[in-house]
Amino acid sequence: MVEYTRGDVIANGFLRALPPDALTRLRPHLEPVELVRRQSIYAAGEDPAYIYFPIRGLVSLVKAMSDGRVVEVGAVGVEGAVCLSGLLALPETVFESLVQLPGAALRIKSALFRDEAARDPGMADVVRRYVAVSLGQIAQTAACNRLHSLEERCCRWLLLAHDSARDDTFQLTHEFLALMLGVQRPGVTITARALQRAGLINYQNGRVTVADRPGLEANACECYAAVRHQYEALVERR
Amino acid sequence: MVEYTRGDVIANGFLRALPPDALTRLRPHLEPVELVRRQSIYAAGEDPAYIYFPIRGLVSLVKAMSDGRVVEVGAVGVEGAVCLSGLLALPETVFESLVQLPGAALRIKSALFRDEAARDPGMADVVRRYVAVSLGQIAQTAACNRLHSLEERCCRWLLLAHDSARDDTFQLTHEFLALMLGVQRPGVTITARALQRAGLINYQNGRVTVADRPGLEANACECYAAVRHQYEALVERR
DNA sequence: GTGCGTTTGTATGGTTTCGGACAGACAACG
DNA sequence: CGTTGTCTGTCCGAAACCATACAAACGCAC
Repeated sequence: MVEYTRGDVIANGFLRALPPDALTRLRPHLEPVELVRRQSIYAAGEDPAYIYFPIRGLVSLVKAMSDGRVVEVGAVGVEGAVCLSGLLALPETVFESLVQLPGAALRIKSALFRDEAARDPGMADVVRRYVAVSLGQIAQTAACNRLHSLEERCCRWLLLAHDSARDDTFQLTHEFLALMLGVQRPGVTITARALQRAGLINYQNGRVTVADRPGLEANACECYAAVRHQYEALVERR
Repeated sequence: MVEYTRGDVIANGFLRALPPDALTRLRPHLEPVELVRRQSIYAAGEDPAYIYFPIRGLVSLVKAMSDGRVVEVGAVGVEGAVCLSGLLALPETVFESLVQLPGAALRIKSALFRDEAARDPGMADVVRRYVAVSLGQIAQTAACNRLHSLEERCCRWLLLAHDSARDDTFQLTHEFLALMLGVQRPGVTITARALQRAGLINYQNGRVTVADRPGLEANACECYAAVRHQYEALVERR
């Protein structure tokens, strides 16, 4: 059985941001599921059947190119909801979604969620705010991909992962991180070694341990903090 | 007086996609305005007062970094609407918006639009679809910024501009294009010269002329077509 | 037509990342 | 204990792009 609360507080930021009575109505329909590493939650162009609310683990939003290369354009952790198309009641998804760090989530049928949101303006408002934050996050990533160095982006990613792993150690190969960051694998290896020498992380065979979080924050680009602040401003404070 | 129809057809794709009766209700509130080159339509974090529907000209969505550098994360032409935050009835914008190619637009007070959208589910549906396409566009840009060469991105941008300029010639300096693409200016100069030598464009002192559109399409990355198809699938066909 | 601001063309050395390759290290399994 | 597959460390030449600088061309205003 998946434990989906921490104490009395539900362990997902999106659900926590909903009006209390909306959450009460949704609760019976929330189904706990496991997030399996590298599982594809949905592909691009699909009809979104479920909306997922991670309570542990990280899900990447990735855009795939026709030559097969993929790049991460955003990530959803324990603060968010997976499947913007589902939230927006759309007939098809606009990108793909992949589990990066294993964990667990609550999920609900998109149609059910949509009907509740249509009836409850407070709930629809949270949806719109969350969509806006996601827009901001993806836009930030677009700019970040152009302007910031591999090391900065690497630190940003590790911070994001650390937030949602609920653990200082998590599984993550250079290969996969390189794929997400849209660079060659050796580039990640060199960067990871530099971070390790600086005492920020500890890497060994597909497992990374965050050793010095403030150090990572200092080496990450501003994008990590920018997205977090936007989330706090638009979703948390209501 | 700005001419905002072409024949009987309103010259903006977003407005055209609205249910006919919704458009009829909005029409008295649509105010024609000029789009002045390099004008900032809104800054990040502002309360969005108006929503703009370009009928000629191109508006860039840009993300500004704390060091002052800016990068384009998306663009809105005659098919779209400027100010996603306004469409989503949010209290603040998540990025900035800049006029790239001068032209004209219709605008409406965000509050008015919001009230109409709240009453008309068909209209709200178009809004949601458009927001999804914008998400897709920004995500595509994020991936494009990482994977594609300057030349490919340059061609993509010129195609986008050509679509909304309603003219084969438009004003655009290397300097500004470099800013949008997030590269150094000399890089754009070299690329532009290459495209000119190949007979695709004609550049002279701040004015570019598209000479061979199919040629540009062949040299652009897949991102131009990908975004266009998504727009057609989600917004045009209803 | 002269002057001045803007725009373009070009040069150069340095850095980052690419793209591909290969050997060593680790761990899981029989 | 050895095999096998995965993961990491490293190397290399090539390409793209950075950062900066400066000169030439253009066009508008006087």
